[in-house]
Amino acid sequence: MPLASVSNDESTKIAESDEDSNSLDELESELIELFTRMAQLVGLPKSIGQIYGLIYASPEPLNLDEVMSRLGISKGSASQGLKFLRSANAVRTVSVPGRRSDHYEPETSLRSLATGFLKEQIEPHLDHGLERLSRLRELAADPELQADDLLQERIQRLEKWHNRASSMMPWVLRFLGR
Amino acid sequence: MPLASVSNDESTKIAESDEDSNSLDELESELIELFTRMAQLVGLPKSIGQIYGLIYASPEPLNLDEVMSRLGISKGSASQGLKFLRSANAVRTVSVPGRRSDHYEPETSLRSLATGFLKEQIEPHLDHGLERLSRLRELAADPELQADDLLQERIQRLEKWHNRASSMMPWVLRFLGR
DNA sequence: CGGATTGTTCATTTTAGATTGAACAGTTTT
DNA sequence: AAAACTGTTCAATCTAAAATGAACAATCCG
Repeated sequence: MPLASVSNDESTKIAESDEDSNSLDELESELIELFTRMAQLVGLPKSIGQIYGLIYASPEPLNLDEVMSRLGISKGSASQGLKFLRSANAVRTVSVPGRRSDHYEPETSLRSLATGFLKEQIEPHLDHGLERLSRLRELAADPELQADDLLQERIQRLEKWHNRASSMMPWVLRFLGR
Repeated sequence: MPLASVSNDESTKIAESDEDSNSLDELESELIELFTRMAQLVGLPKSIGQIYGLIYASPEPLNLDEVMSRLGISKGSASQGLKFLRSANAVRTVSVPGRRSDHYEPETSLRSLATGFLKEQIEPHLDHGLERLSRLRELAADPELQADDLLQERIQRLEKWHNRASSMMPWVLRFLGR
């Protein structure tokens, strides 16, 4: 059972212990909200942003139970969220002496985060898009030339887009640096 | 009434006239699917991708009615989708002699598209994030130094992220070139 | 003016996908 | 081996956001 359930309309606030609503708590929930927004900006579920924010705000590594109860989310959500964050290398598993469960701390390098995100979310789509494009090329080039020149040109243009976008990715990562 | 209603499970196919399912139609629906995916990749509604795809695939400018009936979507959707595409400079209004309604043709420059997208979808969030960050800085810097050094450092790191991301935007646009 | 044409708006409905929670499997402890 | 602990999975539920369609301007044309 969560310490306090999250109200409906203020959904990104975190549960707080009954007293001592100090500025550390506030800082924590501020960070959680920030990351929640960032997650949604890039099309990720809110819960993933919340979880990462909580972990980012915590000086000590947290485990599944702590994530669940502090955010007031279900075990399933927490588990799936952590699974995703792990696979994207956004969090790291660390073992805490004397505690049995897995504990998590944040990956704080922007470059790693971006790499993980691109690898998990963008690259598959780019690859799929590439197949699509080759199919388009076939269709456009071949048959009784039903596609007029304008259309031909637009399809070529798509390929240029794809090349530009692909070749930009590594550069972006380098820019995000260190 | 649409020429043919779109079936549920094959939702991105377009309506076709009852015969002559030639490769032009196929090329068209291939383009529509491609753009539909691209739209969803960047978190935009499916209908917007469909509409842009249809317009991109059409050598002649299309009007609202044509968009509606060829995609089998409602007038509301079509109107709202076009409104968005217009505001993001992804389509251009052109007048077709002899036709009263507004007609649309695609903006095909990757750079314009990216600029429109960044301006509409990303920039507002970045701005909002900036406010958040300054609030965080306050919280972290000031009170009885409850935030330990690690947290301080993490917040500084966030600002670096923000700077990197902001300064990258114009470069990305330049890279997308022309 | 009155009827057609064109496009927008917005309350309702629908749908995609996020969240839940209970069942389950794997470990560890006693 | 049983009981406790830890984490995953997935069918069912819930919800946020998209699509619908009818009501409504606004403009045009006779």
